[in-house]
Amino acid sequence: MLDRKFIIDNVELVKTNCKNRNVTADVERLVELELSRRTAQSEIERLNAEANNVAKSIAAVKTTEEKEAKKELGRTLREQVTAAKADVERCESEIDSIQRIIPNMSHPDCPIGETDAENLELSRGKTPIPKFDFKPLDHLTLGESLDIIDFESGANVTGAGFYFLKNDAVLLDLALQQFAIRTLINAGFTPTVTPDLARNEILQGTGFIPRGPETQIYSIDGTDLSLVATAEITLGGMLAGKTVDADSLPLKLCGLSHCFRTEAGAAGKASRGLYRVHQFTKVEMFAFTLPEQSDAVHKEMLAIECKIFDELGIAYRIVDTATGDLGGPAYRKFDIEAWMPGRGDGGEFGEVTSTSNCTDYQARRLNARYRNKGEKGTKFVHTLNGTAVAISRALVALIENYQQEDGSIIVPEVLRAVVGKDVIESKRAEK
RNA sequence: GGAGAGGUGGCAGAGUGGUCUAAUGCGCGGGUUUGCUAAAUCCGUGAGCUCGCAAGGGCUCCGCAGGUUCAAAUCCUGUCCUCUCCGCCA
Repeated sequence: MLDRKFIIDNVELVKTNCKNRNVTADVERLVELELSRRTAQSEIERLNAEANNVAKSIAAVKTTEEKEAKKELGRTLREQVTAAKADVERCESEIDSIQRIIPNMSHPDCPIGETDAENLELSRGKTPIPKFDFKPLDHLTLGESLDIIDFESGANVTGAGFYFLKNDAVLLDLALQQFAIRTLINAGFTPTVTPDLARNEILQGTGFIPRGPETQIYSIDGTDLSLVATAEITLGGMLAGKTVDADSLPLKLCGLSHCFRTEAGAAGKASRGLYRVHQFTKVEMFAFTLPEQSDAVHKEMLAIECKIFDELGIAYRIVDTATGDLGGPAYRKFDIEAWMPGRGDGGEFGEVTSTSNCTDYQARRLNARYRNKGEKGTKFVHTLNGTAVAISRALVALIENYQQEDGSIIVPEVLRAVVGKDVIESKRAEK
């Protein structure tokens, strides 16, 4: 969330930003409430100071009568405090409900626009879009004929949107994980395998809403835990409530986790197959940085994503996300959209990674701070996240781009050591 | 899962209702002494919010959330975490 003082001092900027972000938030009301909250708060402080003085003086009092009189005075004062506190809490909860809607400010270079139609293509990857001299199939058809993706069993066991990876798809999965993690270790990221569940408090700190009709989150009944939608949640939670030395920043982490999403309201042909599923595996980048470092680390994350898809030999474009499509926490967001020959009529780009600089927006809610050695006070860190590889979508791109006329799939060179073969061939074709 | 113990400043650790404004030690910053270093010695050392031009005040914080009381680190309830023992288990 944004700093309240900042909102009050920059009402017009915040309102314009809300408009650019396609968000309706009553900024004026927040300002009004915050000002009256402050008044009530200083009244509480004044009353507390008085009551504290009474309490201190009471021990020295000799006579019972005088003592009882002071007790009574103390009681009265504390009652007034309780009443004033109720006022503050009323303001507080309404302020908070507005404040959590107000999105982060936007990077000055962000393309301004209401929807993803305004997203700006920045550049293309090294690999050209492949030309097929046959009609390319989609990953569903290929996955089925190669017997490497089993949606039927997934639906049977768990439900629509779940799947089994089988045979060589398992090896591709593991190879992609290893390839991504290796790349990140070489780039100075500390690898982790994170929990797949987190406390709702941590979800909220990172900007995810665990309950409600439109939630993306599966929560565990009878507990305050939810399945994570991304390792961004668990990695961001690592420093929740903590203060670290400025020396230890930037802290660059990568996390391997399963990701669970309800995908409420999403359907349609563009979402078929592995493209939009309820569970997938992802290698995620995350960083805690000093404010002056976040822009550079954001570029670094984007460069790593490009490197991964360049080395996989998959065509893609880099997109600078428009303000209306940024979501709440991001200050700027770059997506990589890979070419998917089986998508739409004759192929389309589909999102495979996303990297966001959230500046101090997440950190404020998480209460993640840093301290400069020798200086007084603490400040909020900046947080960034980025997809290294979301396995399911990477598989879509990989399978569709590397398909051959006979329905087999060439294994990208960088994955061959782990997969153990150059080509994935149909069992039926072999017979 | 059962039984017990415990969570206090950067760290260690005292504190079981009212000079707690949290002892003491270590660490850290500064002064003095001193060929240098070391040692000694003295002073200072948490965070958030808020009032004030400033000097300097006020409020809150002893895992977290409530409660009792004029007054809570201290008593009560819940909760999270850590440790020890037992049980179960990949």
